[in-house]
Amino acid sequence: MIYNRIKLLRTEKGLSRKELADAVGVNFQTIGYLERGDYNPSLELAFKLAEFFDVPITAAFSPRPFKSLAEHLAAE
Amino acid sequence: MIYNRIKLLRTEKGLSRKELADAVGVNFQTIGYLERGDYNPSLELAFKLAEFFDVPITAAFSPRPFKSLAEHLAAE
DNA sequence: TAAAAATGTTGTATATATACAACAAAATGA
DNA sequence: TCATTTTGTTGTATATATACAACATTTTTA
Repeated sequence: MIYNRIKLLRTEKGLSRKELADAVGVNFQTIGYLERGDYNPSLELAFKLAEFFDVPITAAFSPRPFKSLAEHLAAE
Repeated sequence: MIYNRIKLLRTEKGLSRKELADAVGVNFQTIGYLERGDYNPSLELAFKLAEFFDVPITAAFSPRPFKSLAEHLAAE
């Protein structure tokens, strides 16, 4: 299982699933599946998403759960 | 399409496909498919491979062709 | 509050990733 | 050189990722 921060990154940018989907060239429902954790993106889609948000791939995807934003901020 | 350096990383370590496959928990033929570029690994397998070789995922996989080892060394 | 947009759910269809088997060819090592 | 190991090839089977459609529910906005 792979954890991701797609929803967080997307909503922070004020984008709808459709807009994000168009930007990376997939169906808008595919974004929904990823956000809900129904399945993992392909490596190719993972790269496109990371590139779109301009973050390292490990910042968007991880085999281990991400710290919450709160934990992350507290740790500084 | 995603480029990878699996073969390079594996042979540098003196490992057979079978050994690498066992280490990351897939069939040895799957490693062959990846090395030949028949298909991309899942995101999960990509993470396992990068972790196994102890390199960032972008050092093992890239949406753009890697510089050859020679080019890479020359650039320093 | 009514209309529109976004999201969730269910279902079907297709493409791709992975497993596994059998066998041929090539490389390695005794 | 012979035996063993590794790699390549072909084929079949299964699981997962993605597309697409229809419709219900929730959220946003006029």
